[in-house]
This record gives sequence, C-alpha cells and structure tokens, in this order.
Amino acid sequence: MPRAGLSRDAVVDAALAVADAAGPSGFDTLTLAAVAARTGVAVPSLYKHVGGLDDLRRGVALVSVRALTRRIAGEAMGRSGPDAVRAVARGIRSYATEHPALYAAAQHAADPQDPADAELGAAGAEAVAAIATVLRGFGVPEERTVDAVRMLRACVHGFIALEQGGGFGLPDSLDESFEVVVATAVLGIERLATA
Amino acid sequence: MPRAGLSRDAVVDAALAVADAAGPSGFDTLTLAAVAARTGVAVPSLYKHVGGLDDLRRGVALVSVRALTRRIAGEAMGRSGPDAVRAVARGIRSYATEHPALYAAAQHAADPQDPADAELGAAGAEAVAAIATVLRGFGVPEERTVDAVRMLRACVHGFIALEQGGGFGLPDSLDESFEVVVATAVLGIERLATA
DNA sequence: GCCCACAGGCTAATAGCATTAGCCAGATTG
DNA sequence: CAATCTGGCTAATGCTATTAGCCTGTGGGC
Repeated sequence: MPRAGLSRDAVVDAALAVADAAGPSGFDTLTLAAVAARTGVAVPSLYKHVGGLDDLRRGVALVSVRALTRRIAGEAMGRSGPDAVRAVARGIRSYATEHPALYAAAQHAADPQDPADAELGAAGAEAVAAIATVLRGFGVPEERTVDAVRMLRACVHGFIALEQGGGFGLPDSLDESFEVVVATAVLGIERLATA
Repeated sequence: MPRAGLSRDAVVDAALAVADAAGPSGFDTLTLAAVAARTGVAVPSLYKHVGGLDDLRRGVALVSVRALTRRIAGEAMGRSGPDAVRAVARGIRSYATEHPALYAAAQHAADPQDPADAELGAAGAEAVAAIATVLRGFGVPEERTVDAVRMLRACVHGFIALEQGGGFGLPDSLDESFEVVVATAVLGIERLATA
C-alpha cells in the first residue's frame, strides 16, 4: 500500500478544490468524505493532517481570506479616491463570481474567544485594513473611518450575497445595479468626509 | 398510545421555535430530530405532515418571509420619503435582531424552476414589492427602480449579514454605523431620482 | 547495511442524521 | 357496528463525522 504523501496543506488544497467545484454552497456542503475521495485516501486518514471538519474549514477560510486580501490590495495599488473604491469593489465581486465557495468561506468570521481562530482573525483584520487603505485621501475623519469601512463592506457584501443567493429575481442587468451600489457607496464616503 | 394531533402548521411552528431558539445559525442547523423532540413524536412521524427536511425548511422560510413583509409594510405605513426608508431599514434590522434564524430563513431564495417553491417565490416578490413601495415619491424613473431597490436591499442585508456573522470586530457602535449605511442608501436613491 | 521508531496509512466501531418501508391502532364515516 | 383511512410507531438503510487501535513503509542512528 503506497503512501499518499499528504500534508496539511495538501489536504486543505484538496478541500479548496472540492469546495470551489461545488458552487456557492460548496463551503457549507464540504465533507471529509469528498476530500478523502479526491486525495485517494480513507476518511480517517485525514485526521492525521487536520483536526477534523471544523479545522479543515478553518484552513480553507484562511486561504480564502488571504486570497481575497491579495485581490483587494492588487486592485487598490496605483489607484486612489473613487477610482480605487470602484476597482476594489469590482475586484471583490469578481473574486466572489470566480470562486463563490471561497468567497463564502472568507466571510466566516473567526471566534475571538477561540485561540485556534487567532490566525484567521488576524487575516480578516488584514483584509479590513486593506479596505481601509482605499479610503485614504477622502479626508474621512479618524472617528468616522470605521463607519465608512463598514458601509462599504455592507454595500458590496450585501450585493454579492443577494446575487449569489439568487435573491435578485428580475432579469435586469446585475452589472449595472452593482455600479449603482458602488457609486452610492462612494457618495456615502464623500458625505462622511465633508460632514 | 395517544395521538399527538399534529398538522403541517404545527410541525412548521415547532420548527420555527426550534430554529429561533438556536441563534443566527438556527435555520442551517435545523434538524428533524430537534423538531420531533419538541413535538413529542418520533422522527419518521413528521413525514406524515411534511415532505422532509427540505420541505420543512421551505415552510419555515415561507412564514419568515411573510412576517418580514408584514414588518416592512407596517413600518412604511403612514410614512414617506427618507423617513419611510429609514423606518423600513430599521424595521428589517430589528426583525433580524429579534429573530436571526428566521431572518436567515427569509433570505433563502426560491428556485424559479422548482414548482414546490412557487409559493415561496411569490412571497419573496411581495416583500420586494413592499420595499419598492417605499421608493414612491422619490421620483426615481421607472427603469431605475430596480437598481434602487437592489441597492437598498444590498445595503441593509449586507450590514445585517456582517453584523450577525460577527464580521464587525471593532467595538464601535453598530447602531451608528447602521445609520450611516441607511443615510448613504437614501443619498443613493435621491441620486437616481435626479440623474 | 540493519534495526528501531515513528509517521501515515488502514479497518472497525460508535453515534447522529435523514429517509423509506411496513405495521398497527385510534378515529371517522357509511 | 364495521370498514377505511389517518397518524402514530419500530426497524432498517445509508450517509456523515469521529475515535480507537493496528500495521507497514520510511528514515535516522548505530
């Protein structure tokens, strides 16, 4: 019986592939059985590399959050002001469209109490920081920055969540609606800057 | 062995209670076992009243959507313009805070293909229509109304989703941030009206 | 070059879940 | 009062995760 030569990373990678291939609900419906099948190993063998399903999910979430952060930072680079906000918003939506399950995984917030979630929590904070960077230059006062970031996140995530959940029934262009949402968010940021 | 005297409605009601008592993830973690325990009946007996777990979820979603629609309509009544939008937005958030699991259930969109989802789809359309009503009086052109509704929904739902998911780590006031989001949405609607 | 230890695979067993089949009694109706 | 049907039940199947315990291939020390 030859060894499969797995590792934690290999298992998490397989889980990423399994989830990603299963559409928007891929993260929720992720099973050890599917990952075992993909890695060519029996289910209990996975426990040699991963603490269990929850831990595997954590690993998937961590990779997904970091990928999303890279996307955000990449879009923001070399841009500023409304232009940067638009690019970042579109980038996040693109990521969600290309990898619905991973985007969903990235939204699973870390439990501040659980020490096992510390790394995930830090990664999430980095993503938020990357978004906050984009708001530089708008002149939003320090104490309103949190509100601005939350507002931008809410607008973008809300649209994506509804879009992926099939919440928008009408056939009208989703791209155009998204642009309206983003333009509105920009407007809101500018309002926070002047008020 | 005395009969429990169940009915579809009784089973759905029990499921609502079970889900509601289990916090934000109550809808996802709903199990027939828990509903059976609450109704004092063996698990397979539930199949006499409900098609299965999926069908039970559909029933819960339907009740939840209708409750949310009533809330929206109630808040909108007697108000108009920005005042109405603010009231509706706060009402939706209140509903989500009071009944996180039911709010989550109400977001489960119906499958347009599945005839069993027809009723749920119609109920969802009513909820959207109730929101659209609030936009009367802003003077948003006909062909932009869809965008306005989507934008408002995205803002409100996005905030709630992040709030309930623990996505807002910082201790700053969530109520204030929500007001910022709502004010921004109003701004966006007004922009659509004039542009 | 051999031996030993351990890492990484395995099978078996347990427990929780949904679902289906088939039985049986209580209530309803002719 | 009998017949039927409704709504309970138990038993069985199959999927899931998880734990325990075995066994073997691989690599390091002598």
